[in-house]
Amino acid sequence: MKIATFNINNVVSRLAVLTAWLEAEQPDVVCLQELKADQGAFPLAALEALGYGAVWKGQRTWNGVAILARGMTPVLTRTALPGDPDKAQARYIEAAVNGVLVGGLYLPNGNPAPGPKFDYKLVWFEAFNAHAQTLLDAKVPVVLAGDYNVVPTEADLYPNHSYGDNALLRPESRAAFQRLLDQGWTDGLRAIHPTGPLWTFWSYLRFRWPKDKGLRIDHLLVSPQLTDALVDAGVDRWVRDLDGASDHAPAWITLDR
DNA sequence: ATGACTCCATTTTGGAGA
Repeated sequence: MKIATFNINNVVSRLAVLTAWLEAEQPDVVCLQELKADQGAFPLAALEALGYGAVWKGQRTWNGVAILARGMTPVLTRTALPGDPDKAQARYIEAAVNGVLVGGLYLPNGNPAPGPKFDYKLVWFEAFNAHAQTLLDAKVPVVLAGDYNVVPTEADLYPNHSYGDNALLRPESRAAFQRLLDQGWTDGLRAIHPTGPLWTFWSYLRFRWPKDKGLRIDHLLVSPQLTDALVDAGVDRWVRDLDGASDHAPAWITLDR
C-alpha cells in the first residue's frame, strides 16, 4: 500500500502534472494540499477517469485539501481540525482507506515571523498535536501526511542557506514537530533514509530546482500500529521537473498491508 | 536586496507562497 502526499499548488491549473504522476506511480492513497479551488471546481471526473475516488475540502484562492484512493472512495471522517482557530481555512481532512485512518494536512506557513501569521501557525500546530494524541489513544493504524511547513533539522535543507529565522525553521516550529514525534509517531521518510537529502520542495526563485537546493517540509508520520509495516519511502523527484510543475514533489511511503 | 517565480483575484498591481 503506497501512501503519498503532494502539495499540488493549484489542482486545476496543474491537473496535467497530477495526472502524469498518478498514471506513472499508481499510488494507492494520495493526500493533496493547496488545491486553491472552490469545492465545486475540484476535478473529480478527471480523477475518476484515472480510477481514483476522492474526498476533498475546497477553498477559493488558498489552501484546500483532498484525499484520493485508487479504486474506491475514501470514507470521510473529518473536514476540519478540531480546535482550528480559523474555520474558514481548509487545512485538514481525514478519511479511512482499507483499514488505515489517513489525516491530510496543510499546516500554516507562518511567515513572516514573528507576527500574527506565525502565531496562527503555532496555535494550529498545538491543536493538531492534540488531535494527533487522540488518534494515538485510539490505538488504530494512522498515517498523518501533508505539508507541515517545518524543516525538522539542519539536515533537511541545503547547506549554506539564507533562510535565517524563517517560520519553517524557527525553534518554535521545530519544537512543535519534535513534540509530535515524541508522542510516538514515526517519520516515515527518515526511518527508511536516516541520512542524506530528502528534499520535497524547491523554490521557483533563483534556479533552486536546477541547483537542487531544496527543503524537506512534506512528511508522512505513521502510528505505532504501522511502524513494523513500513517497508519503503521516497520522493518522486521527476515530478518537479515537469512543465508547469508544482514547487513541491510527491513524497511517499509503502506499507506492507 | 521587501529582489527573483507562479498564479490568481479584491486584475493590469499586489498578495501569498516558503
